[in-house]
Amino acid sequence: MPKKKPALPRPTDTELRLLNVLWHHGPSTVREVWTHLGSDVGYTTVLKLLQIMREKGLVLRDEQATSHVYAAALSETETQTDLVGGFIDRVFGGSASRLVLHALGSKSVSPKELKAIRELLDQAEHDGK
Amino acid sequence: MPKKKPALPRPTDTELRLLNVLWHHGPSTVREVWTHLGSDVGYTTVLKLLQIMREKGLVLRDEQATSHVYAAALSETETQTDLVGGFIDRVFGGSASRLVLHALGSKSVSPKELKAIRELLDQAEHDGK
DNA sequence: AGGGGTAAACGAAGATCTTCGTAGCCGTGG
DNA sequence: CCACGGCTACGAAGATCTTCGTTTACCCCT
Repeated sequence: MPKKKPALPRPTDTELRLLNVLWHHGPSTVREVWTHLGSDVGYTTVLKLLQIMREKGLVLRDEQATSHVYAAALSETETQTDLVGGFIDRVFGGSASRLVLHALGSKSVSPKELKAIRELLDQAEHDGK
Repeated sequence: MPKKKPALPRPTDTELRLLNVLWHHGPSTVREVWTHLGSDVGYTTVLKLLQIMREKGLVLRDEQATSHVYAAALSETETQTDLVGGFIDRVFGGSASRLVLHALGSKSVSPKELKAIRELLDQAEHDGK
């Protein structure tokens, strides 16, 4: 069985924005992250956030180059799975289906998405379990 | 068209616990909420929390009786819809179907739930949009 | 009237988050 | 060789959250 992970702290909303940059652009320097973020935060703010996120284990950093390169510790998918799990527990008392109900209701879901979801269902059902 | 609401602040995890009590037990006094919460927080902590939540508009209070009675400002369903909407935006870039994918993966979903979800889909498709 | 019990209100402390100014380091161009 | 630009590190401020001790108000019973 898979070794149990130490379990990282849940990223804050702001941290999530930085992680999104790292996921979509790959390992990046502070300046790169800062640039992709638009100009609503200062450079040193981004630096500090990344330093703290590193202490928390949310990101890793390569110090080879003069400008350190940061990378997300967990993939976007892994993080999403973690977040969804906690969210279901906190907000829906553990019921995934109730979450889906609201997911379908809160945002208008395109027919295309409906189709995709339906396929997921077929898939899930087929896997048994 | 429906009047736009002022939009309440997103409740914190702790506030969500209190709201859950109010939703499941109906309007309650501080003592009642405190009791249902188990003994991991002090009475005055619960009181303070409810006072602040009131300032935020998350709960309403009836001051008729000596012991004030607090009630959730929004129903559980309304709150869940709000939270899911924001969650989809923050974590899944607005894609509801990606949320559903993870919802089906993060927790094991019973066949019963799968069936329920499928019905929701039919429903959603029927409503068009 | 006095005393006990329960409730709300207040205030403050400690934790975490987000923000950024400032200082120190280092390589490069002039 | 030294100033400059870009980088990391540090520290601190202000906001919000969570916690509770203490105080104040009210009511009822004797």
